Amino acid sequence: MKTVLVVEDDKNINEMLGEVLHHNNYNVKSAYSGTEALLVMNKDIDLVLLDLMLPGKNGEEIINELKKIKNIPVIVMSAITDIEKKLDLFKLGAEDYVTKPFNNEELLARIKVHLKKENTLDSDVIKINEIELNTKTYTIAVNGNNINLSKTEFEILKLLIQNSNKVVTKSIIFDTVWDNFYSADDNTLNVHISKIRNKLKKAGAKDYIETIWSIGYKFKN
Amino acid sequence: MKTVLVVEDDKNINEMLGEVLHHNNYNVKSAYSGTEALLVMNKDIDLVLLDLMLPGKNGEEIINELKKIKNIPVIVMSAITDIEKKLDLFKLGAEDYVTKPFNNEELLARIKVHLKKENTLDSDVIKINEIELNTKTYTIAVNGNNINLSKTEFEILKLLIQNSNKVVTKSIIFDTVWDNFYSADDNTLNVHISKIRNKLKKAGAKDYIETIWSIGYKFKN
DNA sequence: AAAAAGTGTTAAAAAACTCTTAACACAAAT
DNA sequence: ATTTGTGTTAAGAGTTTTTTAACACTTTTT
Repeated sequence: MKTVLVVEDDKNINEMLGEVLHHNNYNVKSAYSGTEALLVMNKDIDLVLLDLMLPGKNGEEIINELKKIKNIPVIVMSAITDIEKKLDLFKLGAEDYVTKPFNNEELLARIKVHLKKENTLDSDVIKINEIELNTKTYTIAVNGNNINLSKTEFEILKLLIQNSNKVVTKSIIFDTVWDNFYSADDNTLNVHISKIRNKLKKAGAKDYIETIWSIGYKFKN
Repeated sequence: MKTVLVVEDDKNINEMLGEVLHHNNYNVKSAYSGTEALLVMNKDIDLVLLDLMLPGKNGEEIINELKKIKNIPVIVMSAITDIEKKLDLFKLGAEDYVTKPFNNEELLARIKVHLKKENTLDSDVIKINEIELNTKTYTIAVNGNNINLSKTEFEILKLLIQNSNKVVTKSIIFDTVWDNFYSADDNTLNVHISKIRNKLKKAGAKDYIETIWSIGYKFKN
């Protein structure tokens, strides 16, 4: 479950947002000023909702310092429509900007978008086109139909998918999937890759796994 | 360099966007309908700017099918302000939504946000003019287009580029690229250099590799 | 200017690597 | 105790890369 920090000086709005987020399965932390936000900010927080009209420090400073502590998505909420101000915020690293008054559902949708990006590496479910991989349940579905991969096969595919579009060297695969002590043979990896390709193909997935000759493999998306 | 696909039926707007993007160092591809977008869509495209009022298929279908082809960020541009429609688009996987008329700078800022995530992890990049070499992913791009080098070719070029403007002796190349035990023939190196030069030339790069007679080679920048 | 030494390019042979299938040993499940 | 599934190895076919060899060309030396 992801944690959102709501930074908003208006108590009513802050609480309202907190409830909305809570009902949509987020952990919520609240701060009522920029300085408080900086104090509360820690590694557990995954995204910041930042109101601009804060007492004390101005929004620009806050973004700057928040980003220094942890580089996570910041969505700015403000009544300001001045385009120059907006652009400044983007330059400072804001990921999104919603103009007050905004629709809660839209805000939720935008939160989702910006959390999704972070997701790819450590979320439970990784979805790439027709393939959906659940790292918690060790299941893989192609077009919604579950297929069976052995544990080793699963680990290899997971590693490749987590590093989509990048070459994963054979040595990295060995180090990640096998115990460091006993490392398998090159040929062993070939066989596993072959089996993975077969199962994916049989289930109707495209051919994503590319061989990078003498280096490793790449999940091409 | 990233490639943006602009899908917009109004020729003027399409061209205008194309120019704006071009001036901001993006490669641009244009499509004037949803069906055309699906045809043009390929692996080189990194982000889609999608106008909603398209002839033929409606925007929802297009997003759906684009995402099936390749899961890249889609930013919807539309005059529609109906919140339900907006939400539908987010549900279909749109990453962002800008209401027409919009500010070009803001659009650029949003494009940057959504492209950023692809970049973050690929950090080991050496860039020299039009050549970009990524030592992590074992890829080389000339003017943004990937080219294929074999492992040996890659190692040689990497070594030369890492020592730009310095002479790299043949014996250093042999020691670095080949196992120390069995060292290849001079002629072998010639052939590899020749192949590297060819591939770079074909991709449109200048002739950087200089022969230092009887000593070795130099990547001149 | 001629000879010698070194380089560039191409095609073909050789080597290295990969893919697939099958077999076997072993572990887990029935 | 039997069945089912997994991981590894081996072997042959297939693919890609690397090297060799030949010849034309360039630079250096004599």
